[in-house]
Amino acid sequence: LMPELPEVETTRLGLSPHLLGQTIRTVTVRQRQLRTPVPPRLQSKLAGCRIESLKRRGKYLLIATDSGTLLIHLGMSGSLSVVPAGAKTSADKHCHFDLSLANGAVLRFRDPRRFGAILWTSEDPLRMPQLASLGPEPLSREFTADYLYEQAKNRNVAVKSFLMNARTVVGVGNIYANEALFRAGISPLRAAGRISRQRYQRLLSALRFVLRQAIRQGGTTLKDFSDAEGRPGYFQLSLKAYGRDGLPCVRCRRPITRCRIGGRSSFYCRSCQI
DNA sequence: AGTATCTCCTGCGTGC
DNA sequence: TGCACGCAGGAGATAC
Repeated sequence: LMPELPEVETTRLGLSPHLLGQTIRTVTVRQRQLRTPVPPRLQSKLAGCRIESLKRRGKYLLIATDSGTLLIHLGMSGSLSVVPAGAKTSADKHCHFDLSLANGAVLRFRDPRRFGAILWTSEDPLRMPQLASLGPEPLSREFTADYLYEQAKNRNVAVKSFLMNARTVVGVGNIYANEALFRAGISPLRAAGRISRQRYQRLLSALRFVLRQAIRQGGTTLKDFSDAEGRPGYFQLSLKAYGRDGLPCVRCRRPITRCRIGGRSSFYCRSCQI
């Protein structure tokens, strides 16, 4: 499980019917040491609160209550599941955090690699430093080819790093950056500032396509959402670039190349992506 | 200021 | 069989 935007959105959609309108009874923290320490005294802040909405900003899940907002980031190995009332709750050593609801169900956070984060604010969550400087949502109207082109002006950084930078646009991790660039026919190594407006339009469309496709396919796992064995959506994705080094390009049959950009493995076709 | 690199963490695959 | 090692990754911190 590598939660990028589609996985977080799938999680949000799956959790919503279980959480909306519910009252929080207790908070259990088994492991404080996540990416940042879990805030102290969450029990006193959350007990008795009613969950009013479940939103997403980038890869952050926002659980808004009547007295503040709990933010959860899944890192790269995090997952949230609902343990139904009365079910045997077998929390293993990676289950770091539980929210017990008044109806007996439990929202459980599990994260083996502990890159995830749990934050709390009683203020406007969008003003938190983690959210305040984020770029636009890739599926929103503010995210346009003109915006991308203007942001990229005079930038010498590789377009793949530019695309994965959350100040440019949120929610694009390594998998979808590789896939979108393949679909757009743009080399991940190309300098961001050396791409035409027209080709940014192509990249934007490609990115939206792969994200929408992933959200749609992630949705098929919703039925089993309370099952801890639920498969992440991208398992069903037909990846055309990511992880395919040495394998034939689906378009021209020449082998996919692997290289390292900004410390991340990158996969592309040297013939189709220029 | 923009860019590159390091860091946190654990599980898994590989090689000896 | 075991052990060392590299790698995976988001995003904040740090260095250049």
